[in-house]
Amino acid sequence: MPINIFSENSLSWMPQKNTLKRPIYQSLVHDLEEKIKSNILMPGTKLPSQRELADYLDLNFTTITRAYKLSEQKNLTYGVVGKGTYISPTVNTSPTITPFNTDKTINFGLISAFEENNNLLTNVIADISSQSNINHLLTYDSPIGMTSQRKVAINYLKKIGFSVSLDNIAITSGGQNALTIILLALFNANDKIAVDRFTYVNFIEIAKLAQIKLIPIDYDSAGMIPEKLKYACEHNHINGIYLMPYFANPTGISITDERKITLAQVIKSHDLVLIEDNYLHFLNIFDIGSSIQMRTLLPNQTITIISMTKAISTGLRVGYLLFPSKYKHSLVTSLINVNVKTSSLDAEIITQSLVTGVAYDMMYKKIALAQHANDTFNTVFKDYPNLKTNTLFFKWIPLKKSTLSGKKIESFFLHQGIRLFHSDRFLVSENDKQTFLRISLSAINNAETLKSALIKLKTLLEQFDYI
Amino acid sequence: MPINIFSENSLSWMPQKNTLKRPIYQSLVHDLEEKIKSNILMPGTKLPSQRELADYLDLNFTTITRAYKLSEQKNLTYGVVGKGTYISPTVNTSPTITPFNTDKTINFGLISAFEENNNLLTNVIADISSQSNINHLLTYDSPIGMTSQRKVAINYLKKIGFSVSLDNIAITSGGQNALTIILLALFNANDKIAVDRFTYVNFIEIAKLAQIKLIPIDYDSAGMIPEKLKYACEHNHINGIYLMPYFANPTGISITDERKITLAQVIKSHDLVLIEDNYLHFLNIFDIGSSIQMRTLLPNQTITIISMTKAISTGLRVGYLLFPSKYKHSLVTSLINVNVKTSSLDAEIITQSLVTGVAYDMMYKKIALAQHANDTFNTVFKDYPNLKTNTLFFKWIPLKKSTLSGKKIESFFLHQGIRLFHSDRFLVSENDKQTFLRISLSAINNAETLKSALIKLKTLLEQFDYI
DNA sequence: TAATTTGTTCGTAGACATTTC
DNA sequence: GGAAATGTCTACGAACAAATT
Repeated sequence: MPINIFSENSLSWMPQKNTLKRPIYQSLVHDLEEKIKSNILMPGTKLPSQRELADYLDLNFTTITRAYKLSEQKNLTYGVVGKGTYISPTVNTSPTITPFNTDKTINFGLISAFEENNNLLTNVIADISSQSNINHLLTYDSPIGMTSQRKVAINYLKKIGFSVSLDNIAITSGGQNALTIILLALFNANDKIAVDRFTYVNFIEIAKLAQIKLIPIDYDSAGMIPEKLKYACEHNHINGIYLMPYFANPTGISITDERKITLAQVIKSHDLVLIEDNYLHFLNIFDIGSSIQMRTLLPNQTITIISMTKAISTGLRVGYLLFPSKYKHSLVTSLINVNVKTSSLDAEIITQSLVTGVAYDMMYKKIALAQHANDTFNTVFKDYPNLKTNTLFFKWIPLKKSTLSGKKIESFFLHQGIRLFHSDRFLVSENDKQTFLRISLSAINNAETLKSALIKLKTLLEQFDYI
Repeated sequence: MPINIFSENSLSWMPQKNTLKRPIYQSLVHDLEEKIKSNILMPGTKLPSQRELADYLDLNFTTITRAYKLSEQKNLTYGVVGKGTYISPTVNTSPTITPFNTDKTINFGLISAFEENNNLLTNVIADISSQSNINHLLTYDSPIGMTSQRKVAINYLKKIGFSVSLDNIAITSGGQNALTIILLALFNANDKIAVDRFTYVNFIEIAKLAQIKLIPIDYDSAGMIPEKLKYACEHNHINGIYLMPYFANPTGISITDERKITLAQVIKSHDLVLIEDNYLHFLNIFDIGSSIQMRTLLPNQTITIISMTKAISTGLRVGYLLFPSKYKHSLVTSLINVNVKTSSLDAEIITQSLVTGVAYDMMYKKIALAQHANDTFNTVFKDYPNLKTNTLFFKWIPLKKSTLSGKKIESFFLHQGIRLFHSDRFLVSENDKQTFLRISLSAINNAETLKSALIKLKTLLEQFDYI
C-alpha cells in the first residue's frame, strides 16, 4: 500500500496505474513517449523522482529506474544523480552539425577546409581517368586500401611524425567513418568512454547512436587533467578515451608533452583503448617531430585517425586508420561491415595528389589562408588579447554569464545573419561554468567577406554585452 | 550453503569462488574470457547450466544469467533455451564474407558483378574531370546527395518499378553502408529483427556489431512463411524485419505477390519497420511492373535499399535509400554521423552513367553475361533438374546429410582449389535440417574458366557423395 | 504426451555515489 | 561540512517460455 496520498497534479508526470500492462517498465516508457509526442510533457521538464513515482504507483523504485533507463536509451530523458530526471531538450531535434548552408548567412559554424584551391585536383583526377585501365579501381578488391595506396600513406604519415607499418594501416571513408568503425568494432552498448568536457559534436552523436556513454573530464590549458581522469576511472568502469591531441575541437587546446606523459600513465594503468583523432595533422608539416605522440607512449592500445578531408578536400572521403595488430581483425571486420570498402577512386585521387605533390601544394596554401584568416581575426579583435591564440581554423570566445540558453544565443545570431555555435552544443552533460562561442574561420573563402563578417560579429558581441 | 557436493572436474567450467570479486557477474565473464583465450575452454564446449553453476558457486542462478548474457554480448557464448549455453564457434574468427581472393583459387564464393565491362566507365569519369569546375563535387555540401543526382536516381528508380519523391531519397556509400545507417538510426541494442532462416551474411554481421538480435523465420518456395512470422511476433517483441524480396541471398527465392500481401498484413499489424534490400533490382529492367512492391503495400513503414554496386561497379560505393518522411530526420542524422557524406564524385559518376546511358549498357551486358553463366551451369548440371532455377547470379545446391561441419566442407573444397560457401555461414542460429552450398557465378569473368570450374565442382560433388 | 531441464524476463531489495541544501 | 535527496548498480526470487527426454 502506498504510504503517501497525493493530491491531484502534484507530479509533473502521472501515469494512470490501471492502464499499465506488464512489463510495467515498458508500459511506462510507452506512456511517457506518448505524452512527449502530444506535447503534454515538454523538453526540459523535471520528472518525478524515482522514489516519488514508485510511491505514487505503488511499485518498487527500481522498476522506475528501469523505465527511466530505457527512456534514456531512447533519448527521451536524461538523469543527473542528486538532481533528478529530465525530459531531453533534444527530443526530436539533434545537435549534429550538418554542412547545410544554402542561404546567405555568414557561416562561422562549420569547420571546413579553405576549399578555394580544390581545382588543383582537376589534373590529378584527369590523369587517373586517362589511365588505360582503371578497372582495378572499380572492383571489390582491397577493402582496406590498395597496397600502393597504403605505401604512399605511410610515406606521408612519416612527414607529419607518425610511423606505421603496412600491416597496421587501413583506408577509411574519412575520419568520421573511422570513428563509426572503431566504436562498433571495439565497444558495446553501455560501455563508457572518457572525453574532454567540451568535445567534437559528431563524436558525441555517433557515440549516442552506438549507445556508448561519454564521461566528461575537466581540462585546463595543457589538456585533460590526469587526476580527474584517474578519479573517473576509479569510480566508473571506463573502457576507452577519446582525445584530439592537436588543436582539440572546439577548445583549440593542444596537449603539452608533459601532460601527454602523465595522461598516458593513467590510460595505461586503467587499460583504456585510446582513440586519437588528428584531424588537423597537416599543420604539423611546419614542426615535425616537435612533440611526443600518444601512440608512441601507448603503442599497444592507441588507435589513430588521420583524416585527409581537412588537409585536401572535404568532398573526397578518405582517412587513414592506424592500429596495433591486436585490434586488426576486429577493425577490418567492422570496416567491411560498415562500408564493404572505401571508394578506391577517392583513395587513388588522394594518393596521386600526395605522389605528385599537389596535396602538399594545397596544404601549404591552406595554411597560408588559415594564417591570414587568423591575422584578420586578431586585427579585428585586437582589444581582446586573451583571444589571441594560434588556433588557425577557429576561435573559442568566452562569454559573460548570461541567462540565455545556448540555443537562444545561437538563434539570436542566426537572426542577425550569423551562423555560429554555442559551447552547449559541445557538452556531454550539463555544465554551469564558463560558456563560449566557437567561431569557425575556415568556411568563408574570401578575405574581405571574412573581415566584414568578423567586424559585424564583434559589434554584436559588444552591443549586446556578450563579451 | 550449497546443497550439492561436486566431485572434481564435474563441470566443464569451474571458476574459483575465492578469486571472484564484486561485481561477480563481470568477474565471471573475465574468468571465462581468460580461459577461452588460453585454450582451456574450446569453441563449441557446453558450459554448465545456469542453475548448476549457481549451485556450485553458491549464488543465485540469475547472477549466472547475467554473466552468460554479458558473455553472449561479447560474442563469447550463445544460449539455447532447453539445451544449454555453449562457447561460440566463431570466437576470434568471423564469417564476414570478404572480397580477398588474391590466389589462383576458383572463386565461387563472393557474389560479384561480372565486372569485365567496367572500362565503359572510363569516358564518364574523363568527362566529369574535364568539366571546367568540379569544385562543387569536392566540398562538404549535399550530404544526402545533390538535387540533380537525386533527380536522376528517381528517374532510374521509376524504370525498375520504384516511385519516390525528391524528399524521400538519400544517396549512401553503397547498400551495406545503408544497412549500417538504418540499424544505428532506428534500432537499439537488444532490439529484435526478423529475418529469413538463411540470410545475407554481412547483415548478420552488422546486426551483431549493433547488438541487434536476429530472429530466424522459416521459409518455403514462395518466401518467408507469414504464420511463422506471426507466431514469432506474438511470442517476442520484434521491432523490425529484413527482407530481400527479389532473388534473396543466399536462397535465391523471390517472394510471390500473394505472399507479399499476407506478409504485409502481419508486418502492419505488428508495426514492424520493414527493411527491403533490392541488391539485384536492375534485373527488373526486363519485367517492370510485373510484381507488387512491399513498399507500396506498407508505405509508412518501409525503408528500401537500392544498391548500385552490383548494377554498375562494385568499386564505386553508391546506393539509394528510400524512406517515409517520418524516418527522414533519424536517417539523415545517422548518415551524417556514420559517413559525414557520400563521395560526391562516386555519386556523380553513377549519375552521369545513368544520364548518358552507359549504365544501362553495362546492366544489359551484365544480364547477358549472367544468363550465359546460368546456361553454362544448367548444361553442366543437366542431370540435376532440381537445380534449374533462374537465379542468375548464384546457385543454391542442397547437400545430402553429412556428418561434416560447414567449416570442414568449405575447407575441403578450398583444399581442392575451390572457394564456396556452406549454408551454415548464412544461418542466424542452429539448424539441423537441410544444408546447402552457395555457388556464385558472378565472380569468374571468363566463360571457359567458368565451365571447366563447374565441371570440376560437379565431379568433386559426385565423387565425395555430396549430392 | 507430460514431465523435466534450461535459458529469459521482470519486479524487488540493499548498498552505493553524487549532488543539493 | 553533514544530512537529505536522488540516480545507479548489483544480486535475488518468482513466473515464464522453449526445447528436450
